[in-house]
Amino acid sequence: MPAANLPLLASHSAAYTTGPVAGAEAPSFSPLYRQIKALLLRDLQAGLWGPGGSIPSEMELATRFRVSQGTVRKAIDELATDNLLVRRQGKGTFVATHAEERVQFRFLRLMPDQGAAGGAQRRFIDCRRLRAPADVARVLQLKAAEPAIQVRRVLSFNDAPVVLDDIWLPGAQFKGLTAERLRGYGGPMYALFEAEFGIRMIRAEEKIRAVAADEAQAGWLEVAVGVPLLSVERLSLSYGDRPVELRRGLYNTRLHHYRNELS
Amino acid sequence: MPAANLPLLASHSAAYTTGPVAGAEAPSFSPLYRQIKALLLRDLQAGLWGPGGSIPSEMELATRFRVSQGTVRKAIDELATDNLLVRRQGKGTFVATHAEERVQFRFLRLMPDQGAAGGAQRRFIDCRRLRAPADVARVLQLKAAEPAIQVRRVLSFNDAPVVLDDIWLPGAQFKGLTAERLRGYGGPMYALFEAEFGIRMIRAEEKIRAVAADEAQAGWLEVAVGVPLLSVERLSLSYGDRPVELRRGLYNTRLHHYRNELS
DNA sequence: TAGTGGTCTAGACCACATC
DNA sequence: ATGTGGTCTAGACCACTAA
Repeated sequence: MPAANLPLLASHSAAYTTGPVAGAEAPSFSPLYRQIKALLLRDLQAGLWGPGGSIPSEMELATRFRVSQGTVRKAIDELATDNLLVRRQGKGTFVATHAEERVQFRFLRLMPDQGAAGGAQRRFIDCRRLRAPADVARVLQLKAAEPAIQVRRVLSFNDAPVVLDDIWLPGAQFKGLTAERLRGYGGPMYALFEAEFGIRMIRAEEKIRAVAADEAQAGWLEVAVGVPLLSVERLSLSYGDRPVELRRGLYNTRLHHYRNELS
Repeated sequence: MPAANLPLLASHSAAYTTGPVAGAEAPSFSPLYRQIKALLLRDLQAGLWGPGGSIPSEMELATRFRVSQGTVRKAIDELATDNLLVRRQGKGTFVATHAEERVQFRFLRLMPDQGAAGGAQRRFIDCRRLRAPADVARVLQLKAAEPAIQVRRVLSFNDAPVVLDDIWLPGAQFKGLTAERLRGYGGPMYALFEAEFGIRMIRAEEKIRAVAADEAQAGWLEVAVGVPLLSVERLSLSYGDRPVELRRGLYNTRLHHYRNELS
């Protein structure tokens, strides 16, 4: 049961908090399309339509919310800009998914210095359930005794190891994740998380540094100890900025680079 | 004389290239608002309104182009999304500028690990006019004998050097740029370029790697030789993707990190 | 009070996909 | 032929700014 014919705001002009109200006065005014966006977001977060599923047509939503098509349209426009929905002319509007080619380039920024970006070979080192170190627990907002899952893997290009990933996940939300399931899945990890655990990454923050390879790292990446590596610490967030993954990657940038676009 | 009452396309429906045309069929269809966007872009590029200046009101543009306000609005919306225009309710629409606080954070991604981002102290090492190395000339698309300008500088935070920049500019477009003018200018470099040379950076591509400090670099950044540094190679582009700056930065990431947001 | 951008509507028509 | 998203219009009214 979706968020149908709810009151929204009794009359449209009631949406306007005319003048400063005593106390809270943060967004002094919330246009209709933003309220509708929030309603859609709620249903989206609740998994009402599933990854890749289609949401109701603009006309149907307009009828349901008792607004014009243009207003619904503007709400959907923003959700599409936020990469939560994907519009397809003639077909409908769909819940965005990490299985699409397009999305993968958004999250995998490593590019070969020469040639096109080819697919990586994944090799999982281990997948363990354990108590997270304090810093990881804090960032992932783990409850006191909540276990974490640690996944370690190596990504190779042309049989040369380039990325060493150390991934931490909140155990409560990834019950039953094993190295076998990771190995058995062909596509990107985020697509698996989405399909198997109903958890969708919608944005991430990365902190990048240059570090020297220690002995263990050097071994996995087949470089000498002390070689400069790119350290990429990524915190992935789901709906409502809920943290769901901490990923610490070490990139060998001898033949690759991290590509970023400023605009 | 702006791009006034031009034909656009004789009738509106003429905008629709109905059916595949023999030969070129790239964007088989160009909506009105995109054509208007292109016209505004042309005037913007020509410097018709100057950095920070205000463009005509939506109503005036609608009259001029003989379309409805909504259509002009959509064109401006996209230009605002592209960070070329800034809308200010009640005041007008303005040409975006690098002097704004907001914009600076888009291009300066270095953040202290702890505390808020403070202002940097700039120290210019030199500013020379010389023949660019082949790789620089190629990337900047310099004409055969066109000279380049090399600017080197150090950015410090709390009196500790953190960034060593090696900046290359096409000499033909930056006549009269000297170390003195750079030193004498308080704000960000891009704001100076905009105000003094009429050159506006609108986007940039960065390639990031981890490298070891050589002797000279170590000296400027006050670190030991061999310390891992973040190498950030930025190519800045102006209108029409014309390259106008190649910046090679080395960041000491002991107390700072490069922050990136994936969304 | 006037002018600007911001929201919302109702309706028309086009492009695209599917049946 | 139908239904979907995409474009465009004309007009109304609201919020914000500045004179």
